[in-house]
Amino acid sequence: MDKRLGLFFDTLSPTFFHPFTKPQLNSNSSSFQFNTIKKDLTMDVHAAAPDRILIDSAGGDGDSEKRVVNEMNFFAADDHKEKSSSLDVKKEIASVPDRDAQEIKLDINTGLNLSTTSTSSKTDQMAVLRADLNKMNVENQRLKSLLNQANNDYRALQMHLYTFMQRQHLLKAGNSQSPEMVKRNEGVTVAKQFMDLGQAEKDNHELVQSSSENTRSQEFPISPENIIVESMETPKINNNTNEIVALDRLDNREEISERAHTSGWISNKVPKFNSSKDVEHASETMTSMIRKARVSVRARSEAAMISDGCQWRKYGQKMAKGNPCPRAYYRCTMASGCPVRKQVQRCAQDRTVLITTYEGNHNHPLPPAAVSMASTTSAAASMLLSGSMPSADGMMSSHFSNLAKTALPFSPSLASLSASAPFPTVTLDLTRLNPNNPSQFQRPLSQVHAASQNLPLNSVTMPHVFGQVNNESNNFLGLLRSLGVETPHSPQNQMQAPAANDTISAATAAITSDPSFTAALVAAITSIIGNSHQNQHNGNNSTSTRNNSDTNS
DNA sequence: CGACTTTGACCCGCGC
DNA sequence: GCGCGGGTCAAAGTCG
Repeated sequence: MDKRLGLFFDTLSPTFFHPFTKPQLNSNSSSFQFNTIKKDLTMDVHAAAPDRILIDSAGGDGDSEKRVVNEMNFFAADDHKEKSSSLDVKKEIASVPDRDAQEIKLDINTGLNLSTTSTSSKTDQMAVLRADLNKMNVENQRLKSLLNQANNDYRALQMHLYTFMQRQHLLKAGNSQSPEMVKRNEGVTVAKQFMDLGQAEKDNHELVQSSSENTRSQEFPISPENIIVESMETPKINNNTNEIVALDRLDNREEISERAHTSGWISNKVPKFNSSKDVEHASETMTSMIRKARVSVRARSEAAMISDGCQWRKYGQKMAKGNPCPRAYYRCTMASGCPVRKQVQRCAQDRTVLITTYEGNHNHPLPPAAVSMASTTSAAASMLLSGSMPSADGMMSSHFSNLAKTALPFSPSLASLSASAPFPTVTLDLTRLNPNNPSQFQRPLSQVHAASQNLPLNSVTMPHVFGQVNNESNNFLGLLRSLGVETPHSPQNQMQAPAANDTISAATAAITSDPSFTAALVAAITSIIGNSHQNQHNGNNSTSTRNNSDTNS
């Protein structure tokens, strides 16, 4: 039985473009089909009429239970009807799954046909029409809530599915880890899968492999359940002014859409979806943007390049406008055809800051040392996808920026989205990890290195570090403390100003509420600190040397 | 000799 | 159409 409902909201739900497969509403609302959107969602886009839901049916031929829900569309009348100034509204009102089947067919003359001889019944007809409109609105609201419910159930199912898959992988691999480690691995892998579904299968295997080699990757304080939920949320941003608008609920769409249009957020270049072909094209564009999503990491380093565990080959260097320092272009050479590129450039304002911009996903297994940074880019890209995919109304959402601004209201953002970049870009500013100094907020990450290096040797090992984080229930402050960063509640810093305490609390709440962000941040810090720690052992890293001197001073 | 870097040329998109 | 800027290519040079 193939009873599918394709849904289209006037203001397309950003989740509509979610890369993950979405549930298809069945007549039995408790069941789902895990099919791709492209394949199964029937999309029909018309000129906008506010607060309208168009629901087309597909399949179910000859099925007596077939329910057809069509839009009452005043704007799709063909030319002939328009010329006659009349609109014949043909409706088939759908029944919904939990309701008695009922099919109503009405032929309604809107009364706008001036050639008609009857004028006395116009007001009655209008009243009937209005009543029908109200019914349709109520029905639309019901369907909206049904869809939301379906999405929620879908997320839960998705979570269970991936947990199950990971369990199978671990069993197959004959993993000899302890049950606790296995459980942690599940969390990591599920999280990673949701960060980069395109690599899900590969990453599964890869993580299972690397977990035995690299215990560091087992300890990400990520709650995969949270990742799923959060990644579906769809805040919005004013792309031109960086104005943040919380838009986590579908109910806000009309308001936001209206606001966007009236305030000029929406570029004229935003494509209008006039046909399913356009929507398909838009989908391809989205895919392209997914591929082009970038993650920029700012970190203090005197080295020419951050060591991220991957093998890179320089293929170009250019002088970029507005920066006296050249920009170097690298591509990953760990596998032929790996699409990952990175750009390395020093910050024009502060040349001790190295800006590394990653683009793309690796198409090959990564060495343990490279997993963290790769996870960072995947996670950040995932955030872009889940939170900032341009919706049909052309707005860029910014859960990320919202989070960052909430977290660090008095300082430049720890993380931000670039509104001007040609491609969606997340910037992780790891040079500003000092919650102890609100006025400057400039404590460089190098001090994080240094602090971690001052810990007893056995405390610096990453499993221990992240074990602490886990014990603090995915607490960002816990992470910072474990990395040696002074925090308001840390023993070495009891003199924190109350205002700063509040801010840090807000930051903690905001950051911990977004596990994707936490994942990205943790991975980035992990990577850099991991490298720092490695360099410390090697004793040949200028950054480490400098960091130590920083600490001593 | 192979891998990597350097660097000028080229391509392409965008704005005027 | 033209210029500009970002990104990539590829030949030549360098290094181990």
